[in-house]
Amino acid sequence: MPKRNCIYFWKEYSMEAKQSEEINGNKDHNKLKREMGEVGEGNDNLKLSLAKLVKDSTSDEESELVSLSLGISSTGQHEMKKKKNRNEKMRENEDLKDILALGLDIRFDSSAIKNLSHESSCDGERKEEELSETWPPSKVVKTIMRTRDKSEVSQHAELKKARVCIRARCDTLTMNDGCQWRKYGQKMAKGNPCPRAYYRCTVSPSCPVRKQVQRCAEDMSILITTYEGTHNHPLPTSATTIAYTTSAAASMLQSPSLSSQLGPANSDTVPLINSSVAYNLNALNFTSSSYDQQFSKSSQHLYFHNSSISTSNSHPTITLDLTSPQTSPHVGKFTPGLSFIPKHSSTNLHFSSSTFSPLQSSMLQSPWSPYGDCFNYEGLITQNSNQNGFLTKTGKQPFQGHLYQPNYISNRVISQQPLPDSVVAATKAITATPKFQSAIAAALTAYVGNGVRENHVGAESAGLDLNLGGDMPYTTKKADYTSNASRYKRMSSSAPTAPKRNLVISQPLQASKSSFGSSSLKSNQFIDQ
DNA sequence: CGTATTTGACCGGCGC
DNA sequence: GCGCCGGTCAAATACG
Repeated sequence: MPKRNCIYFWKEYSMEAKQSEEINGNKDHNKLKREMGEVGEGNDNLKLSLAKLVKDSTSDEESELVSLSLGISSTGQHEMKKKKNRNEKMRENEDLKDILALGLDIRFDSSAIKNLSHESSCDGERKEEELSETWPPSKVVKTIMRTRDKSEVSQHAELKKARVCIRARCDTLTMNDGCQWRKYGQKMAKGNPCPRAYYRCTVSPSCPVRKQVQRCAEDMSILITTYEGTHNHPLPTSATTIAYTTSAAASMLQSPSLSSQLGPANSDTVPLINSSVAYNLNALNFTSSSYDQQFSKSSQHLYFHNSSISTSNSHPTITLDLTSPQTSPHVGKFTPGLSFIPKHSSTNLHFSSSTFSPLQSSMLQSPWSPYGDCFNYEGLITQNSNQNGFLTKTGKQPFQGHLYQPNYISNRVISQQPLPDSVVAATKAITATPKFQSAIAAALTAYVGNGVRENHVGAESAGLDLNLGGDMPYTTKKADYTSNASRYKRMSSSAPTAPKRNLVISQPLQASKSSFGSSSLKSNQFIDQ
């Protein structure tokens, strides 16, 4: 907690210093400079601590290594996994940051995979990598695959890629995750009135990464994006951020040590900890994959009361719920009889929605941020609205709309909330998990490493720049923009056309809900075109 | 005309 | 074996 506060204070001091300077001239300049320096030193210490944490957590559990390898080529990954001695693995960990910067990938040591699949083996993994490398499968490859020994194929089928789902309130067709996608299919999924859209990464022609985008059946304002596969190419800066987040979450999913603490592997649902802690995991707010029945059929659910990690033998899946717990009916489903919910506790487990909110909010409200006060929720989104408060879409822009009222929480408020002993104990239990530490450390490292930059670019790259609802400069979905514009004209009858790149205030949840509710009968509005 | 999207057809896995 | 379902392909279509 002190470490986290250190980050916050660094930023707040920085901004306050700048603001004071503007208001009072250079009166307190030296003093503030000195204070900033002190906090900056603390931040450096934090970096060192995090580096040590990453190193320790993996070296202590060598046999359960979960490697978060982002964007490295499959071949390189495979060779890395062959390294057996401690020094080499520690060197891997030291290189983690460089690896993370390249893309999304989730790799496990074979011992970790065993917990997920009976058929896990190096051979099976290699087969999967081979498949990835040859994707997209041409008809020739397809034919070859089909004529292979059936046992070989079935073996491969049992070892499918881990998936990372992100649930977030989003009013556009897709989240802006920084990558470039091409839609290749759309299907109506059972149990969901909204169609599911299939995208593949087009940054590189051979990139095997795919994603599925679907509205949550229970709350159509929630967009569920499922990522699968490994980018085999460098990613844009804005895309690396989501890679950090999803990889950290995936590392928890694949963590045997965590699983062993949570309960028996095959139980359907395993109550984990005091429910209140779940809310402190916000950014790593793991929820059941109930949105997709295919995932829940043979799933294990290890949940933090209202949150859960869901895996299945075929597709280990983890869901990052970036939606507000207060407003998500999905989350409510997992909180029966919840009696105590510390919305803003001071644990350092706040991670996305809450953790990055004050961080980025404060950062982006700085005089150096061109986004100012508009960027005030989750640090993720800005949105446009006209003077009447209606959401307007502005086509291509770095940040686009979010549909619910920001619930900005200042860091000071958080810090002042007393914690019940149960929460402290539960928090301690979770944070004692090396893999959790590793995941948190990886994400924090990403933040600390980048987030102290003094411009909004740094903020974007460091703080979960999901740009929910925004299509990005990299995206090629020209039709999305145009269709979005027309869609919003339909959805909001009085919404005038806003000039592009405008930044606006937030849309109240009710407005968005009515909007989505009224359009729920025409589900294709959300994904179908 | 090139590129992206749409959409019906097709395929494989899985349960009965 | 059959049907359901998720996922993918590819021709047709839309768009700039």
